[in-house]
Amino acid sequence: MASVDRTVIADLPLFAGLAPEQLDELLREAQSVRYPKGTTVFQQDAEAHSFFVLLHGHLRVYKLTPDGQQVVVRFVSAGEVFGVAMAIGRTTYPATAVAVVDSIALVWPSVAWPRLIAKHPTLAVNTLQTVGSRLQDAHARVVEMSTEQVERRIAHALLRLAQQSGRKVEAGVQIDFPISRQDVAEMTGTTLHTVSRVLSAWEDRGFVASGRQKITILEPHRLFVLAEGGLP
Amino acid sequence: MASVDRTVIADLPLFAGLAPEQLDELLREAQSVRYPKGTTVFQQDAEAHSFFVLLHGHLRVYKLTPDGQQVVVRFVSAGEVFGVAMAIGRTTYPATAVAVVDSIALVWPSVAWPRLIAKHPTLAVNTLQTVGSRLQDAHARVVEMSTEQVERRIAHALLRLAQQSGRKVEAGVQIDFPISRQDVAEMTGTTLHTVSRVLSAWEDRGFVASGRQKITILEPHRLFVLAEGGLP
DNA sequence: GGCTCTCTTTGCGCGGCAGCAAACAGCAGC
DNA sequence: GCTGCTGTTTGCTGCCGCGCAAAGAGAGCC
Repeated sequence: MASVDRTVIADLPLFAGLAPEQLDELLREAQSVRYPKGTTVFQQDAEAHSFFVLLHGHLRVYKLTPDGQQVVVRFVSAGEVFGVAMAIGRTTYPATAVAVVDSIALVWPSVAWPRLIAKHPTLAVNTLQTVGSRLQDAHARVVEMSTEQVERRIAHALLRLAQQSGRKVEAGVQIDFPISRQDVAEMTGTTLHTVSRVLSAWEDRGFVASGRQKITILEPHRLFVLAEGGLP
Repeated sequence: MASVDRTVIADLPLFAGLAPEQLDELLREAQSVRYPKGTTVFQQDAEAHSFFVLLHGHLRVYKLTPDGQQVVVRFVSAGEVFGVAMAIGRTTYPATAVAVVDSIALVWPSVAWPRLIAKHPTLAVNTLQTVGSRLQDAHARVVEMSTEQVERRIAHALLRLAQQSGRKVEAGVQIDFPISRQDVAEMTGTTLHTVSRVLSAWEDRGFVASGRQKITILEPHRLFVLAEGGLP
């Protein structure tokens, strides 16, 4: 297996404040693994044997309800830690992660975690920040679902996606991985039918351009106003 | 100010793995503060000057939306850490905390946090677990709000309240702080009217007994079946 | 005790959105 | 090119739960 250069991870928030030698030391324990599109990286309720840093690609993380419905927890972009079940006191993964495009991740065995944070407490501090910001995202989502109706929730979801995974193209900002109406529906607690209707309406108004598994935001500001409850 | 004995905090998860002398050292930097019923402990968007451990009482933590609606994030019970904004990389509080009964908390200045975790990395690790379990709660809530209808969400909310703040009484389990229909509505993303209707129906069926700012669960199992989607 | 304030209950009507159904359109594979 | 699959669009119907309104009931206070 090709060894990973430290410069690849040096700027990631997780490793902020660590010395080059410490990075090398951490990398020595990691494996770099390829996950072709469609592959499952880990499965909900399975033993949390590893934790990960995504080097390349995009993952879709979702929870499955007892009655078989899926809820998208988030999409993971390159540079993010994920699967840190052990760190938050779990022995199994709370969700399933699937590669939506060909992806590459660094993989550490979970059993190494206690030793790593004992040796590099900065890791725990950085992870705390990461988990904390995810907690805030989750709360923001709870607030949205409690108080906003569907159209505004969808607007918020798209803006968030654009912010973390947007790619600038001529016409606007495109979400740079394949995403279906069903995905957006599972992020916002609605149905693909409703998402389709809303996107069609926006397309007519020129806010977005969308196609099969593809969404481009043409008028981010208009969408923002709509998300905040204004009448654009 | 009366100094706090270490035995009061020795068994709290936050301080797990710390030696008695370390506890004393931490306590020396803390103040014990009383918050009479109705008092605001901290306010959303205010400078996060302190973090806290609740010694006695109950707090209601809520977020205010731009249009003035409240969403209850959680209720804090004795023994829990709260207001750890600084630890998760914020400079302001993301929500407001109000005492729903007379309460007492230990208060540390936020500026001490970096020094404290540098000296006691265990604190960061323990906080990570706490924040992690809150993240899971938040995600569970997102899943519920996405996939369940109101009655089941209310059932889940009550069961969760009973679990963390239930007091066993003759007839069943009572939520041991004053809680209104409005509160339950703001936890589940519905209206006090609907909560009232649902509770009335349950009362008729004998699942719960409720009065003014008071809810007692008589048939936890029945409620559980209902929450999980069965027909009790 | 009586007053007032806050919390709760209940009825009624409407609307947003889900659920169902069926047609349509990219895209891949042969 | 054709075929099949998966994702998308759109119409229609029904109903859950919100919004409004108004009455009822505890609890605190003087």
